[in-house]
Amino acid sequence: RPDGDPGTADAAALRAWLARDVLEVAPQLLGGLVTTTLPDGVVTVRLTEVEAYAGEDDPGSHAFRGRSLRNAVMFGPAGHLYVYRHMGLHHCANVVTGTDGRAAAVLLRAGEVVEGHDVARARRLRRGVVRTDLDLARGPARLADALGLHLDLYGVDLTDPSGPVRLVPGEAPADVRTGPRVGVGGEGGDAHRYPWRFWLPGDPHVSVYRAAPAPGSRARRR
DNA sequence: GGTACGATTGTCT
DNA sequence: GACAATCGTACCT
Repeated sequence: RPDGDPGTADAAALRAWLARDVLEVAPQLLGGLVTTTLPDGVVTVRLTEVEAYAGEDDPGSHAFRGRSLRNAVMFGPAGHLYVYRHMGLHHCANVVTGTDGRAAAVLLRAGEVVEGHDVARARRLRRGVVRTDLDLARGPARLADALGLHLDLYGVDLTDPSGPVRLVPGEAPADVRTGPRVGVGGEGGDAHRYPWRFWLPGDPHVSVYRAAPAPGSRARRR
């Protein structure tokens, strides 16, 4: 929460808070809340794991090869939602950070559902099997699914108090752990040059680490 | 117009 | 631990 603000931070303050360096913002988002208000219900997730993507200089970022239709929102002002489709089936959600013109964003990797368990469970059931509430938002595609984030919500303003998706930062987390980003290999195994995954140590609502598959490891089909 | 591949997940061994 | 599902995007000719 910006400077110990009691929780009624206005949109402008939140936007300014998010407009800082992505490596500063990302760990401070841990413990924060994301709430979606959609036709089928309201769900709130408390963030336990995120990753920073620094834009055009960052080989792991979707913005590395410049602006495109898909990543355009990342180049805009902070506080907007970047959603993309992955592997044909899944969605992943990011919070745009940094100054206008710089394509930085924070990938929301995992969280704990703290409101709207039934709604989140129903959404997950449409996709596959829900085992426990621990798993509802553990993993970026699961989190996006539980919150109902999809391409229709591309670019929405997370700082708008009356919008469908709202972000409310929490207290500065007491302890944050850092490590390489999941699934990001980088040229020549450079993944560890960018230890930009942040999570709350000991929290069960954190996804399991999976290294990026080695290049060419995927079986060829014909 | 063609193709390789992914900021993932679930299932099977 | 390994692999298929599944399709948009990026990059090539």
